[in-house]
Amino acid sequence: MSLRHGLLGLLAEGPASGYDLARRFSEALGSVWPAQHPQIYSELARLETAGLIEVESTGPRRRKAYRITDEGLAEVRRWLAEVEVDHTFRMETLFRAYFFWLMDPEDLKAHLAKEQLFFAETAAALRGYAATKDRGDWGTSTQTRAMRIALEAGIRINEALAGWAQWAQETDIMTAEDFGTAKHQQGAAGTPPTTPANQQDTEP
Amino acid sequence: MSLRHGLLGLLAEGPASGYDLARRFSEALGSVWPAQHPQIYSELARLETAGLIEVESTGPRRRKAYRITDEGLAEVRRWLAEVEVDHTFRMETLFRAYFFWLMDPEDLKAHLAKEQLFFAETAAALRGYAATKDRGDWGTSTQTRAMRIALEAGIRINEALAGWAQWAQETDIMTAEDFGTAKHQQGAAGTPPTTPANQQDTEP
DNA sequence: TCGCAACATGTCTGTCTGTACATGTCATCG
DNA sequence: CGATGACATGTACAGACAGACATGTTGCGA
Repeated sequence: MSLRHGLLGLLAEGPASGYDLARRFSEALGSVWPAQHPQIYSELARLETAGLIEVESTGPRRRKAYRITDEGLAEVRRWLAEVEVDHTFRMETLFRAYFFWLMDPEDLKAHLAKEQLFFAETAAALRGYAATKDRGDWGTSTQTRAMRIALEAGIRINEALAGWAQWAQETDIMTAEDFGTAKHQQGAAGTPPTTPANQQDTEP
Repeated sequence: MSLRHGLLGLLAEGPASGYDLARRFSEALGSVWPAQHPQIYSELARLETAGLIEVESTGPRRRKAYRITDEGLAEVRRWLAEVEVDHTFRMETLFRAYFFWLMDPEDLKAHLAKEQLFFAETAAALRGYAATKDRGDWGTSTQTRAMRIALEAGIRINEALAGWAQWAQETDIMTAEDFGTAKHQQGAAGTPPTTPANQQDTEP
């Protein structure tokens, strides 16, 4: 339940409304932890009943700004300091790579080129953004500096993936004659498949 | 719904039971797309009613092996060739970085060192595994080669993150005197906060 | 003053996902 | 022959999450 702590972390910077928080998720945070407004509003309601946040003020257009409570602040800190990081992640780009052998070599090449472009562009955009931070355009607050660190990770990951997509296009692993042409050989009943790959070909 | 296509992709290699598939997810695939066995069994049932897979055989211990149908194979291929890649991903390590400013500098340093070690070790393990593939220990089937490509991405991402964690420890961004000491300043009503960071400090 | 865009908050529904619980089979070893 | 462990499949439930729907407000420009 990272969303909970993410909201607390954002509120630790100062009071904000659900709308504000949703915007921040759709901007920066959403790229590493997607969250839509329905989820945010309902989580805020739960956080309020739990006493970790409280309504600070109500503005125009029935805007409700929340403030983090001392218990809430303690809870984010506890999360950051004590809770083990969950290193599992979900990345479709990588997941698909396991099935590249099913693709037509032409399509695969085009696919990889497109991926490379995407990651390179994303990296460039983040690098540009980091430069504005380094120039001090956003001040030197402690939050800005933390965000700069997060940004650096984003840059490096995107660069790594761009490099990978390029490497994959250039390597001869996938250019071998039979690549992509594979039929799924399901020996007729009684004809054992030549390679029981699905039994042995696993990895740690 | 990537799980659906992942299962089809695995079954394209040859018939397998839910148990086999669950094992493969817990081994390789699970690191980029986690899935537990209840989800796999129920998805298999749905795939069967959809006619994308069919029961190939029933073995001992009521083992049920599934085989992909022609429609199923067409569906994976369609997914690979036509469906846009969803580039959003979820990574707690990175998500937490946005909130580093709330951490005690000592704790943060220790945290980053731990993260660096984790990523370096993971990268090393994957590199070792890739080497066995390159040596040909797993044959040179088209699937093995695709897996090698996926592996390379894993290596590069983990190396990138190890490098990032090291950089973050060394950079002076976070060593400045006030880091981690920040109180959340919630100006008393009427006292506007000096920095309305939460309103402006957003990013693309 | 009309309409539009941005602000702002919510509900509802369905699916996805993870945890816990439950059941039964087969082989092996002591 | 009994225990154990790996094999194998499922159900039940709760919480996370996405997409669609619904509603009202405010400011501004035509």
